[in-house]
Amino acid sequence: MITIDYRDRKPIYEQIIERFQVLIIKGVLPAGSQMPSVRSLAVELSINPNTIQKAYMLLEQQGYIYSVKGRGSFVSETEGLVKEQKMEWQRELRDVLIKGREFGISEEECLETVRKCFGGGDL
Amino acid sequence: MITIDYRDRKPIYEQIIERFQVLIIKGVLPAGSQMPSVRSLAVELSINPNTIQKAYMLLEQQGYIYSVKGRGSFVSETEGLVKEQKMEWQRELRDVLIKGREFGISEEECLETVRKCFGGGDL
Amino acid sequence: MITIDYRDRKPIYEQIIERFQVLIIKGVLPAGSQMPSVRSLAVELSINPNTIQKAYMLLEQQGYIYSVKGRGSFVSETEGLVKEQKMEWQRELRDVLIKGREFGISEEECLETVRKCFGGGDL
Amino acid sequence: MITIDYRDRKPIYEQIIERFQVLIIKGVLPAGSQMPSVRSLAVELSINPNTIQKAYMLLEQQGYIYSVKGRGSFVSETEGLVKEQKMEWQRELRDVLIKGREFGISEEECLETVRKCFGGGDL
DNA sequence: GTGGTCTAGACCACA
DNA sequence: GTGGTCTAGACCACA
Repeated sequence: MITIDYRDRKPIYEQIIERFQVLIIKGVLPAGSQMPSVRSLAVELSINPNTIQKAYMLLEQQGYIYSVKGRGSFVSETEGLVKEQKMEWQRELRDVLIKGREFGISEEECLETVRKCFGGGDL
Repeated sequence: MITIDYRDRKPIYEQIIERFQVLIIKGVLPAGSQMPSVRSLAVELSINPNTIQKAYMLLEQQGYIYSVKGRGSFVSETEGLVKEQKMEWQRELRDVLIKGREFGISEEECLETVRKCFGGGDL
Repeated sequence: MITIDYRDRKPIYEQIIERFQVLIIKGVLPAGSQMPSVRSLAVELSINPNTIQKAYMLLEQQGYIYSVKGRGSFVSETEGLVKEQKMEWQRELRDVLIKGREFGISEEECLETVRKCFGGGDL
Repeated sequence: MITIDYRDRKPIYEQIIERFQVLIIKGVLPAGSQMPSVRSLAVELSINPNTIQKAYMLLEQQGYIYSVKGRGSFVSETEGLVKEQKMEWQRELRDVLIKGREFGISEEECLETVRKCFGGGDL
């Protein structure tokens, strides 16, 4: 269900968060459905449970999931979340664009990259 | 000439690298010109010389500058570098776009952000 | 596993890099295997951790290893690297040969040295 | 007469030494001929006179030149020197070859490089 | 425990 | 003065 890239410089817990964010927003994990337990996921990914714990804690803080003592973690309603998520992503995109502009990259080049990225089916 | 943002989560040495990359690629620091000495920059920024040293070492490895013992550090020819730099940046942009696409952001929204970012004069 | 020669004029961190390059290319440290931790190696060699850190950072940049925060450093796949390494070494050899030629050393003398060096079992 | 490569990582004084060694051994500067004065060479190369001074001092120690107070520096007889120089160079070559062997380079590859280097006319 | 960043400060070779 | 190496030691994020 989830994979981790150890060569990626992003910390593991962040990778986990991102994967679940996508799964939840895309609806693969619908509201109300149960998240894999911390322990089972830790075993499955051969990862320290603390790391999963941390990812779940942050996902809960961000409103993606909620946990019920003794029962596990569940996916929340995500209506409002999508907007917020989009805004944060916009900020990220803007930062990259600004950096590119400083390097002398033209608007047209950026537009082209966007088109290629979306037109290309996948990746 | 260079400023550091302590609230930025990026490490200091990376900020220094980025600032100089921009200055060099933009031609503010032309090929052959002398870089501020490790020590003087350290004093100016109130930063430990080791940190500057690290930044310079990495800039040298990346081909932006070269250092001559006892003389100082100097800006290299950057013809080939700009292309390489652009490519790396393209990769960065692509990664962000892919992530956005996964979150369900539309091509049009991305194009719009690009236009705003460039049209907006500055930032 | 690794030894340092303090009489060698090469800096310590370079010696460490070279030792590991050999171990990795020879396959003594296969891809995926864990490197000794920065701290443990520092203790073992009675060297400051910063020095090991520097060696590891450069080995990572060269593609020999990759580091995962909180987990450790691991040996990378080195298929492409060997070729590159060979080429750099060829350049080094060529430089020495050219210098010799300028000093009036004959081709036959060089060939002889090569044969002696390889025929001689070790060293 | 002499050029310096600032991008070369070898220190300037060493470059100067090597250049003169070649000129002297090749006979371009025959025994008894006068070396350029420290000052004039310093001006010509836009280099600190101390650096030339150091190079000359070492060349004198190695027996390539001798200085006469108030008159300047002159090229020595170099009969015996060539042998010594060759031996040092042999050591250098041997070190490179050993390193190559550790990287898994074969005897045949080395022989080939030697042949190419000498057969190729120049460089 | 792991790697990564940073400071303070010493010492060296080189120009 | 210049860059480069190294130590000692603190502190952080991450697993």
